Amino acid sequence: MARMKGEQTTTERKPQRVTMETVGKIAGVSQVTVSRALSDPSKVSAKTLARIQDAIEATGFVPNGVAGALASNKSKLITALVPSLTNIVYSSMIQSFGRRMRDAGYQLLLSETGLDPREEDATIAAHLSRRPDAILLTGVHHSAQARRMVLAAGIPVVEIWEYSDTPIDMCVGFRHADTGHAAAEFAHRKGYARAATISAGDERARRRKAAFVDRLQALRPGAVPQIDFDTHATLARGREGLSQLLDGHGFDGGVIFCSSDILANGVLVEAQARGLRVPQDIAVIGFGDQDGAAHLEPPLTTIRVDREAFGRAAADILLDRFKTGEAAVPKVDLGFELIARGSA
Amino acid sequence: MARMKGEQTTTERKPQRVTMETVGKIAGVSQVTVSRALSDPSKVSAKTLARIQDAIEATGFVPNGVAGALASNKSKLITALVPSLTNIVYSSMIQSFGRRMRDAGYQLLLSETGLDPREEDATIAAHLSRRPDAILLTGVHHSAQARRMVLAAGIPVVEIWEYSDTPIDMCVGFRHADTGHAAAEFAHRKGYARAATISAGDERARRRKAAFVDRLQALRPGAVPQIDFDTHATLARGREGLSQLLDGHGFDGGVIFCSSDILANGVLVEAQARGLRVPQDIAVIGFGDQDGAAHLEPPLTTIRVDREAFGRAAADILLDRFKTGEAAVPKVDLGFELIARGSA
DNA sequence: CGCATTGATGTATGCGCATACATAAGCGAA
DNA sequence: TTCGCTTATGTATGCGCATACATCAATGCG
Repeated sequence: MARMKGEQTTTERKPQRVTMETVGKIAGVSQVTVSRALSDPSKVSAKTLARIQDAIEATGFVPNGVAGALASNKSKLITALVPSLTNIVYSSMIQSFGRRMRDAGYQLLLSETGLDPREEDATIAAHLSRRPDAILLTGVHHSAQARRMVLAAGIPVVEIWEYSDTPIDMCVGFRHADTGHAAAEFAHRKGYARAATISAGDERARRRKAAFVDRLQALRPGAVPQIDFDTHATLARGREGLSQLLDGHGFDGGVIFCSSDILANGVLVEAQARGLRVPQDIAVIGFGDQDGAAHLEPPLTTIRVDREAFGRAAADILLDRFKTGEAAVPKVDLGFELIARGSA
Repeated sequence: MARMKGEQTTTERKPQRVTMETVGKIAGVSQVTVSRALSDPSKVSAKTLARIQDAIEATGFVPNGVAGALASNKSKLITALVPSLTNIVYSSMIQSFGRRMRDAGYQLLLSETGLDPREEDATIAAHLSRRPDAILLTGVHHSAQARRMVLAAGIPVVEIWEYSDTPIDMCVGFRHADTGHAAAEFAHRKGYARAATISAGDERARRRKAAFVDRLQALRPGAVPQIDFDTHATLARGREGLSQLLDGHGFDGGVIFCSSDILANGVLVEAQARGLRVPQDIAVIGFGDQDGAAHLEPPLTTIRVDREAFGRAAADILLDRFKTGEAAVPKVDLGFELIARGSA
């Protein structure tokens, strides 16, 4: 337990951060050698390597990634912007994306942008200030300012959850409007006389809905009452949506296209509470095929999107870009599937 | 020797990155004035400020936060480790935490640790290498190595989702064992003759369950069959759990304590599929009071925890620590509430 | 045996910014 | 007028690391 001589008996000590310099001093080598030992051990002799590792162990040294990033201009950081952390749609994409990126040595800086697209620009700027190696954006509708910023950053950009023929850089998604069309055609085939929609306050949900309405009205005449919330979807909103349709819009039965399974679930609950039969009185089409949708009473007819696959695909094209410097498959349309179950 | 600067050949070079130096040159000031203009505009004359802002606008300059963090030893970065991004329990805590921190100018580096506690250490090290201003950990059980690392980093540590009298630094949570006790006492008061448990593969779920079993057996004799999954909870697992209980464990009715509402939901579904009455044949107690729990058929009796409040409280004690240098309220027990509804 | 080659390590440098300190100019009171 | 104080700005420095380059010894080959 011998300590430095001449030390004051007081416990005052300076911060004395452990750096590669410190480690090197203990191991009897220079800072560079420590750096090499960590980044490419084969460049250091076995004997030296062992001493360095001992010193690291003894000091509990953790490399300063900030300094490393500044020096090398590589951060091993990916930043991602999602509308909501609690919405399973986004969190499951991020989960699979994050896992794959982590396995490749990257970390994820995550921010919520909420429903207001205008919030996005400031968040993008804040993210870019961290000098990430890439940025992941949700959706393909971004302000001119946002596009300019990410382009100027000169890093790969992946837009996820929505397909576009003209992405900023790369994209992985599906065509939201097509889901509305598919739902409308399904509803028409099934012969529902009346239709309505319930949507949460998100821009893509609105587009799915609009596509549903358009297509349906192209197939047959008739108004389509629409309930649009400007908040996130909850079960309570779904109940409320059906109530408004029934009580306020003169909707007396037919098919309802919901912008998410949660809303659809709420519709089911409200229908049951009112003694309405599903699908005879009220038919319901959801969106997302979330956990449990198949186990609702009746099982929910919905649009399935393989969210995990989106995350994986996004990670794959990104890693490929890192490796080759070229995007082999910059635009990926992973499609969707309408799952017909009991509710419609 | 020192003559590296001799080569000023053709000025045509790589895409010159925009730095404060660049901005300053355009605005006719030095780098430091640009820095001041951004961090404290009042220290710069109005005229100069305007020119700097014009230059920033013109160049699309985004400050390099990496360099700033290295120079100032402040990153405005908080790192957080959660078991799962898709579990609403964690994501809703992180959401409220992240929002409050963001309003205070901080960003969130998020990682999933999964169910295996051993994965945590490596992730913590990776996070600390980013030199965050604080670190948020889920739960209070961490390896000695993990404790050593975060302590050595010398930054505030908040443990969330679980209360401890001896946290690493600060904590915000509740006593998981107490929820098991409360459920057991509730079940006993209600007079259920038999009891069983279904748990997902997470350590805290196991402790809640163990506490339930212990307390129940202290109140009255009798075995308590236990189904333990080593995976995350899903509705399907809940169904499977009830099936196993019924078919494999000779459980022929009574109350079931589930480690999450999702599992409880699955039990409800399976019971319905089998024509079992709830709560007469099978009674169910969930955990979490998740969205929709009150709307299940029958409404779910469950344990409610205010997850958003945890996130907010964590942010508050952290921000307070930043401001004062002292933790005013380092240990916060936010408790829980047993909500008796129709399922038990 | 000479010289090129390889392996192991060190020295010098700067990434872009924040910070401490220095300087210059303007202004009012004694 | 002189001094001191304030305001506005500049200069110097280093955060901790990665990188280019330099050094030096050991080795190989003809």
